[in-house]
Amino acid sequence: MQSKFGTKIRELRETQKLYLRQVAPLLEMDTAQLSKIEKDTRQLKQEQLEPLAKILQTEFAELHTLWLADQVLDLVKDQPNANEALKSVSKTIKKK
Amino acid sequence: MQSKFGTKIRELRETQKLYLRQVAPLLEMDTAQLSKIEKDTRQLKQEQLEPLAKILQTEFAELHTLWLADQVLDLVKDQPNANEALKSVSKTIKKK
DNA sequence: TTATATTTGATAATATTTGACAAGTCAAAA
DNA sequence: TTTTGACTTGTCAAATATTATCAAATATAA
Repeated sequence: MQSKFGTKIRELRETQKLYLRQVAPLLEMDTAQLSKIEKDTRQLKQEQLEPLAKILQTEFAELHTLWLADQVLDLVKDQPNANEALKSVSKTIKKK
Repeated sequence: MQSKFGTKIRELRETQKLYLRQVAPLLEMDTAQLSKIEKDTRQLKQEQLEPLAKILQTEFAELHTLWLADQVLDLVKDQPNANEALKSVSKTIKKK
């Protein structure tokens, strides 16, 4: 399954009629990398999220949430007890 | 904060009056490593979970859940939007 | 002190991720 | 049907990150 993050940033880019070739250099990467990120075979680095949000003129928080969810999903998919583990983490986090 | 997983396996080991020196070789590691795992400066490999559950005579599922929760917590702690991301992942997972 | 258990730190060994580039596909225009 | 432009894919070396190993330090109890 395609990642939500990759799908989202591709949509944003296309909506704005930007080419990979235009966006990639702004993130200091080549088009191949950005393509892979959109197709979810590579991860965007966290520190590139903010620049990307600016380039795509969208909310950082939204992109960040999708990005983080992808990381977590990657970790827990195909794992038994995933739901229990997630629930436990939510509880732990709320305590702070 | 000490991880739940590390705390748990230490408790189990101590309850059974086992020394690191006794348990570590059963997992093909040295005591220093196991000590670090209990103190959470190093992660147990997933494939070592089942052997460890047997050694400590405890439920695999319980250990696995704690272990997985620790991995996820590591990823999302100190991240904004962590709760939203977790919620989203739970939803995604339930669909399968 | 001595003996035993655990912890810590340094660094070597491994594993993983990334960057860079070449070659590939695909669709549309000429 | 060739050319062009956009994107995709694979490879591989370099950069990073993680883990293993061992020695030394610390702790605890007798």
